Amino acid sequence: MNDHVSHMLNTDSIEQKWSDGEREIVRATYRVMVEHGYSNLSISKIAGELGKTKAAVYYHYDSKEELLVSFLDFVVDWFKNDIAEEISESPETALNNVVESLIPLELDDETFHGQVVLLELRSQTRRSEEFRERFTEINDLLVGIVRDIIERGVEAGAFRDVEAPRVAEHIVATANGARIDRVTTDRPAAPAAVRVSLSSYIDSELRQHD
Amino acid sequence: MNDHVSHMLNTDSIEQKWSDGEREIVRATYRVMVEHGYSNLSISKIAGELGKTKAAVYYHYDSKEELLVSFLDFVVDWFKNDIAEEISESPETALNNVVESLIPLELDDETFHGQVVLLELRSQTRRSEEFRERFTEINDLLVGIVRDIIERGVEAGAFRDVEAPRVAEHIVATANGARIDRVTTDRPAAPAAVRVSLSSYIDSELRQHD
DNA sequence: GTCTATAAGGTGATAGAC
DNA sequence: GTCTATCACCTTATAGAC
Repeated sequence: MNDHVSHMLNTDSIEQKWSDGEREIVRATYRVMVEHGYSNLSISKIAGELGKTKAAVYYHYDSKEELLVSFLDFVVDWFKNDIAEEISESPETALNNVVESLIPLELDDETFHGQVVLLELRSQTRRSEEFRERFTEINDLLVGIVRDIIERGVEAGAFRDVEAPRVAEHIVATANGARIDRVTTDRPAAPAAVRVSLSSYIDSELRQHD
Repeated sequence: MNDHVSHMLNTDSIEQKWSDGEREIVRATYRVMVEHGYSNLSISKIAGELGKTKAAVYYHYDSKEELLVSFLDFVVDWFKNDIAEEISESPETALNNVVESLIPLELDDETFHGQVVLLELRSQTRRSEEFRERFTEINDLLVGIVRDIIERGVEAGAFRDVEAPRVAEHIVATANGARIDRVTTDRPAAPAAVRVSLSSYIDSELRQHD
C-alpha cells in the first residue's frame, strides 16, 4: 500500500472520492491491521491510531462493517493504479514484470504483514456479499491485465496463438498460490521455485520458437 | 473432514492418540467453525455444540489456543490419510487424481465452508509458531506427494526428465491458488479453466512424446 | 468430569454536551 | 466534528462444589 493514490484510471474518479476524514480513518485502519492483524482490529485501536475517540470514527462510518467495505474500496483502487504501471511495456517484458511483481523474491516486513491482512480479509468472504464483490473484482482485474498482455502478444506475433483467458487464469492462480504459501508457511525456497517453473512454462507455452 | 481417521501412515500413531473427550471437542469445534466461521468461534459455542458447559471444555484444554493447535493436528492427520489414497496408482493416473481432487469441479456446501475455515486458520499464521508449523507441514506433504509421483514417473520412463521439486511446487501453487479463488470470489468459470490449463501444462511438460 | 458462579476486560454502538 | 459517559453484550478463563 503506497502513496500514489493520485491519478485514477477511470473518469468516475471524481464523483466517488472520499472525504479527508474517511481517508485518514482508512489509512489508520491499515496501519492498525498491519500491526495487530485483522482479527485484532477494533474501533478503539483505530481511534487510538488517529489520536481521536471512537465516537469520532462513528461520525464518519455507521458501523465497523461499513468501514471495512470502504477499506476494501481503497484496496481495489490502489490495485488499479499499481498494476496499471506494468502494461505500457512490450508484451514479453510486461508479462515478465507482472510475474516478478506477483512473486517477488523478497518481502519487507510491512509488505509481508499487509499481504497477511489481505488474506485475512479475503477469508472473511462469508461476512457479506460486499466483501465477496471486492475480491472478485481484484481477481478479475488481475486476470484481465494478464489476458490483455497475452492477447496483445498474440496479435503482435510475439506469442503463439494460445487461449489467452485460460492461460491467464493459470498464471494468476499460480502466482496467488505462491504468494499465500510464502506468507503462511516456512518454506523459503518455494516462491523462487514456482517463479522459475512458471517462467519456463510461459516461455515454452507462449514464446514463438521457430 | 470425513470419518476415516482409522489407520495412520506413521508408526507413532499409537502414542499421540487423543482421548475420547478431546476427539469429541475437536469434532464439535469443526462443526461450529463450518457453521459460524473461525472468526466467530468461541468456547461457549463449542460447549453448546457438545451439550456441555464451558468449564467442561477447559477441563480438557487449558486455553483456546491449545485447542486450536490440537484441531490443526487433527487436520494434518486427516490430510495424511486423505491424500495417501491417491498414490497407489500409476504415475499418470495418480497425478491426474491429485489434480482432480485439488481442483474439484463442484463443492458441496459443507466442504466449501470447510475450505473457508481452513483459509481463515491459515491466515492466522501470525498468531503463533505452532500455527505456522502445521500449515508448513501440510504444504510440504502436498508438494512431497506430487514430487514423488513425478519422480516415480521419470524413473519408469513415463515422464520426461524434469526437475521434479520445481514442477511439484508449480502444480501445488496453481491448485492452491485455484482453490482459494473459488471459495473467496464469484468467478464460477475460473477453477475449470485453471484445471484445463494445468492439465495441458502437465501433458506438454511431463508426458513423453516421441 | 462436569457443574454453577463469577471475575475482569474488551467489543460495537449510542446519547447528548460542546 | 469531536468529546465524555454509558449500555448491553460477549469473550477467555478460573474457583470451588458435587
